[in-house]
Amino acid sequence: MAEATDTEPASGGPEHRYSASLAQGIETSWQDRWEAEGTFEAPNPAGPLADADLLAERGEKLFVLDMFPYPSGAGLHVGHPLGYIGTDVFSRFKRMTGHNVLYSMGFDAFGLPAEQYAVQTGQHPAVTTDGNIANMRRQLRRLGLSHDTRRSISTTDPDYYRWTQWIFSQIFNAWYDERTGTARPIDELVSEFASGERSTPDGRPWDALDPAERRRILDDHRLAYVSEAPVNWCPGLGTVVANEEVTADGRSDRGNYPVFKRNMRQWMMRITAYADRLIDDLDLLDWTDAIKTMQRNWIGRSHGARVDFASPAGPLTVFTTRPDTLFGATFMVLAPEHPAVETLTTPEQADAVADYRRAASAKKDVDRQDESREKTGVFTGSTATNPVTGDEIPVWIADYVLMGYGTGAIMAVPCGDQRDFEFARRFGLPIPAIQQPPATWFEARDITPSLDTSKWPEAFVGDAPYVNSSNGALDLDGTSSVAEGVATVNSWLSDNGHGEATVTYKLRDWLFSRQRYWGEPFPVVYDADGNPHTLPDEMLPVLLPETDSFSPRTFDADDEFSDPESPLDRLSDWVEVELDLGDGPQTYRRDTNVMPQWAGSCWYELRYLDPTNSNAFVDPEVERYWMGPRADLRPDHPGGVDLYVGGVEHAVLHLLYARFWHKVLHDLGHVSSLEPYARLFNQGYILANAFKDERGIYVDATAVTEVDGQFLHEGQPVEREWGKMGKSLKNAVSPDEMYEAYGADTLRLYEMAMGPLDASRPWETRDVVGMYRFLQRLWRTIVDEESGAATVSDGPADEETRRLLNRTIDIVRTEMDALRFNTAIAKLIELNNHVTKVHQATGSTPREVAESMVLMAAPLVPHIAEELWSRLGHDSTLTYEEFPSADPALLVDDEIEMPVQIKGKVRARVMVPADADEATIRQIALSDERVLAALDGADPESLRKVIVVPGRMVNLVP
RNA sequence: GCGGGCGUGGCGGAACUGGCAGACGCGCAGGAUUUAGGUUCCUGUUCCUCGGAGUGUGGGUUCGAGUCCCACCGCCCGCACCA
Repeated sequence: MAEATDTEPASGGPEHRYSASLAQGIETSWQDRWEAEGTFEAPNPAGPLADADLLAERGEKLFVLDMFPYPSGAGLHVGHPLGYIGTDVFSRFKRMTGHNVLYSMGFDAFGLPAEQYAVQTGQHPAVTTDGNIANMRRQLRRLGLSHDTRRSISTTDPDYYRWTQWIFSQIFNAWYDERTGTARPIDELVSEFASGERSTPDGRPWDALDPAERRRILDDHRLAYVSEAPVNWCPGLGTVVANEEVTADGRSDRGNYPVFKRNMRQWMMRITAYADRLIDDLDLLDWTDAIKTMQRNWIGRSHGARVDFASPAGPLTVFTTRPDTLFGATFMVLAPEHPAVETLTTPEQADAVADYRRAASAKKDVDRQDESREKTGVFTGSTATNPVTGDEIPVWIADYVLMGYGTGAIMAVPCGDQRDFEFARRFGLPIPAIQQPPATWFEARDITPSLDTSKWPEAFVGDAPYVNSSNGALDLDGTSSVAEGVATVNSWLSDNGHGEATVTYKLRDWLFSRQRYWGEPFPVVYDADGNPHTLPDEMLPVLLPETDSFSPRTFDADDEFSDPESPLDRLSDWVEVELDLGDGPQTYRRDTNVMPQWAGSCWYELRYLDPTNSNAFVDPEVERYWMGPRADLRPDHPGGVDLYVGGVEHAVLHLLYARFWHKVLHDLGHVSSLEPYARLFNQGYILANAFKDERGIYVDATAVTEVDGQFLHEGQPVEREWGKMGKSLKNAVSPDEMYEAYGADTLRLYEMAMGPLDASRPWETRDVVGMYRFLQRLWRTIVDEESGAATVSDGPADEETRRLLNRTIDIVRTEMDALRFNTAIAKLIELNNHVTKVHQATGSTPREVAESMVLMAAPLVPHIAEELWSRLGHDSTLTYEEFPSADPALLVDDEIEMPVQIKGKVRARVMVPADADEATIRQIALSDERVLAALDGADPESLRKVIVVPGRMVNLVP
């Protein structure tokens, strides 16, 4: 198995040396014992997993969660479990400091790879998936992860996706009430319409509407709705995909196929209703600013104003963040797709406009969004009225205005917006100045100050006094703050009926249907009129029907005008169904879409809490216990998982969708927590050298040798680069190789020691041996390599050892609690290096030292720690032993060494009493020979400056 | 272009609120054990003209800067004609 013979320790040596094979034996037998004893099972406060006594014994609750994996067929490489090892060490540490830790692992198993494999082989994806999950469970178990395996789920289990479908129904049967700022059941909307508390869109009484009209109104309010809208059609995948799954260059996240905008009838989720809360509640979360910023940018809230411009096609509404610049709006630009373009186009301009629109529609979004491109556009022939100046201004179309943002129309202020400036220059449109830029602005551009914009090299953006900005009723001239200008114009606009202050978002509703096979079926049927109905709860789950035709109709990846065809469409026996939904038996058609892969990951952490509950997706009491808000920690604590660890790649997909679902569930009263993940920690990636040959093809990294700084593969020079570990770069290292050569504890320790958990770091197989040697030394300080007997003594340790031990305990506790395992390990090694010397001198290790070392190492290297613990005479697992605490008396020394600096350079060290005051320290320092020598004759009594920082250092300035 | 982050020995990385730069590990050198290689153990290891210099570069604040401020260079990540 292990090819890396140069790193593999040879067999031989003393019988009881901590060798790879000894480690393997220890590891597997402890893994068996943990499983048999249910060591890591965490008790619930209620339901089938309840155990009141155990709950009382375990202490404060703590929910630690990994982003669950997709069970890939390739299995794990050593890069995958970095985060899992981190959460395991933390969970084990917390168990030893009095916490009831919920720690489990599930599988996000719906999705494309299993389906594509099924298409190729004809094997049902469920079979592939189950096999992959079993394999992954085995690999994770071999690492010694302390999961409560009773709580493990797969998103593909019918018992799981039954509740995914149930949550969908909840969302479908809910609407967002702007007045309360929450989702509410749709029945309450009906009551409000019926009672007249809320008026219908056209003001007619609810009773006066026919059933179809009522339905339409309700459907328009639902949080999950079917809509005909421009969506991302990906012929290469045969399905539509969400905005979040389209890359910046207009291709699919998965498979990298072209994506086209097409109008299609699809399921959408009204995530935009939650835009404000999704932004504002980020303030409640203990997440990195980087991730919060990404979410804020994705939601893209901008404050501004809606302004109406009168035109022959009726009022043209624009969105602007700078209503204060309205006096400088000298033309308008509409997106080529804007519905008013048809009406506005005059006969003379008809051909030019038609040509331009055709050219624009042929372009992909990517090309349209290339900023460096010269501005293009066409005049429609019509004008609109600037509401503050009363001027007639020309209306153009141009592809730099996007139909998908704001209103698809802009007012152009060429003096204050760079794009408008370029457009006006290109087409000879007027550029009146409406602000007086400061002198420094002109100086920086090396021109003389002037309001003649033909001299300006670019638009001016910022605070500056307004000019030419009054119309009698509205006067900005003299004002010089943008904020003030905006406020003044906004109130004028609403007072005069020309617009109002408003907020716009980049976030679009979430496209929720996919035309694939391997996903959750929608719990939806359509009646004879084509109206969707969710199935009653007792009809769930809607099982994914059996078939041997898993593939959607596939198309040429560039065939924009193909149409999606779901595999479920073909199953006519399944699609047509006779049901009684309350109006007597009728024939319905099932929805043949499936949900996107993100659906199952929107709520999986909740199912870990109560995995076998068949009455509810989670018992509210159990949810409150594990995830309820912790006002005791912080008044505004939102609740949720205490620690969530995963990669940064889910910053806007999974993490945004899951927050949205969780908030809906909260609003509908199903969960007490406001947010799913209170604290998020992004672990880094393990990188590895990858090597390319002269043809640019990756070669097997294990077959590359380094000779004098040159990298060779089969004698040929190859080029080195860094990359994420994986199959595609041919640089994956399997954990099995590491078990074979060193064992799981060494692998765990190496991954934790190689750097801080949140940093990406390069894998170096040759470095692993350092941690192996440490474990051998640790073993040797407690176990005799010849006899296997423990070599501990019961007398007290010497003073120096006890002080070092207690200092180490103090630091290791702090570091582990802060997830800084790399520095905790360094301290343990230092301690062990010292204890090794004691052992060599006396032939034994004092028991108090040995036991503390084993307990401190246990979270990191649980197998060897358990084995040593048992050899120290303990019968039961150390999982719930108390983590060592430092004796404060041993943390302070009587005398400490202090550096003495002369002009900031360390010249000497002196010993001073730990509690010495400044004067004493000064006196000691200034009487030290080496200090006097270093002062080089300067009079110690007439130094220019003497700085004494007690406990730190002394600095002398002659 | 905008936003965020990061630059420390041959390598991975330590250094808490400014206070002994280079903890710990790898590698390397020397030694012990071994027939030998490997393993294991011990000692040393920032650099150089041995007195200094040194945390990407150049300035600044300070008694004192890897840490704070300014400018620049380089790398990484996210967003990108967002009105």
